[in-house]
Amino acid sequence: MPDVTLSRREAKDLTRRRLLGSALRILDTEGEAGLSTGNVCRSAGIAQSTFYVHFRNMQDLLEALGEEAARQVGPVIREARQRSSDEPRSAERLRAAFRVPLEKMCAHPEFFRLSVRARFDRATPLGEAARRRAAATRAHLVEDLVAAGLPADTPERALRLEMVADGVTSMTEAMAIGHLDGRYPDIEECVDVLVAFFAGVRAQLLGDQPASGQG
Amino acid sequence: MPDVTLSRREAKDLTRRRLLGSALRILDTEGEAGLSTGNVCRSAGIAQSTFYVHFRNMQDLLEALGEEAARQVGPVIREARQRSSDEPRSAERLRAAFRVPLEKMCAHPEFFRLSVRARFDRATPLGEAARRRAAATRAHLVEDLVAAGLPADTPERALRLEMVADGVTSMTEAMAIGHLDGRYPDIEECVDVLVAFFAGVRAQLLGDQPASGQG
DNA sequence: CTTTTCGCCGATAGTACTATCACCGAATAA
DNA sequence: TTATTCGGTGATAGTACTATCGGCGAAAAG
Repeated sequence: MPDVTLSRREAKDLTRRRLLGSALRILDTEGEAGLSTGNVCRSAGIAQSTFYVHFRNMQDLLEALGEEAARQVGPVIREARQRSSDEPRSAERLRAAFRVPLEKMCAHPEFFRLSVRARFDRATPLGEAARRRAAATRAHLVEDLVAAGLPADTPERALRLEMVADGVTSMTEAMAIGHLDGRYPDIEECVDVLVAFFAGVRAQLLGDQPASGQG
Repeated sequence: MPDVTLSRREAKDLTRRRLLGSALRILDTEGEAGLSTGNVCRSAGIAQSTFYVHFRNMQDLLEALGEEAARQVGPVIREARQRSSDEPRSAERLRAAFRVPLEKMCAHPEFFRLSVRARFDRATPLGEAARRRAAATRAHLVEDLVAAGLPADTPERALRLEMVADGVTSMTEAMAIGHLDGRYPDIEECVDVLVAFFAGVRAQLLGDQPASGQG
């Protein structure tokens, strides 16, 4: 059980959180350009060199930030999908399953853009980590699609489902970016389009397999 | 002997093309990390400082490279779509309309990744230019979708079509990345998924009436 | 022809940030 | 208590690249 006074471990953890928080705040306000070790540490009220007590470099911090974000929003998104699966006739729950990810992406625009960009970076550990997280996210979506009744009973269909999950994710990101850019001001219209795309491919996938009752 | 003397204009243009070519070759071989003014100029056989005779900076060169790529592949892609529109019953022509963009994206992987990343960069002129090109590409796709019979007769439907074009593009990019990453080795399967997604949303748009009900 | 223009060159100042080092002092262990 | 650990600090060397400058010589202009 933790003591009331700050142990070394607790104090260090607190400083680390301050650094992560400062980095996210700087992303939200100054953008990616403001992300220098000096700037982050100044914003956190500690010395620049202390940065290296907690992280190997800035990319290491960003990797940790991404992990934490995934740990926080991942379950929320999956729960929204679960609720839709629990009540397949509810249009609103289906919409929520698409709306929740959109809103999470839009919560920290610069961090979202940075995360997406990182995935296209083949050269750095940050890119590697971003792709690993994306793969995990995709796997979760595949699981949820299977739970929703989509077929993955053959290797071909499993891969197909993976591609569908990939497509759904990339389209959700595209809608989020369009919304953030001001091109799609109404987020409900973004949800409309996502639901329409998904309904189409869902019908295709279900029609693909032997009839197993009503759809 | 042939007159090898080039006019100033011709010589300068040749040097510029050499620089552009070297940059693309370096992207294909060494990747983005090799893209320094010195490296590009060495590869082109000219002095590093000469770089600035032709471009303001590296981003300026990349912007020019993007413009040239768009000028070259844009018409090819549009022609594939046109051929599909000309014969709407041909499944193969529809597939080609999705396959051609995929192949063009995969022709220069690193340049492709760089271009996509640039779009998510809010801070630099290169990002600005990349988004402008993406908007033009989207507008062309909207035109082609209208030519293929999709409705854009109201502002709402026009925006909806814009979102669909956005979604189709982002999904095509996702399939290209998946293919380049080795996750989707068979490009025909990528085409399958794109066609399936598109068929679904196409049916929705054609069957949809003014009041888009929730669901 | 003379003069001007300008594409190319070699050399280098500038740049702002990263990452390391030795050290301090409080928490912890003995 | 004494000894040890370790999170935090100030100072600074390192870094590799960018972008500019004056000069040269051939093309273009007059």
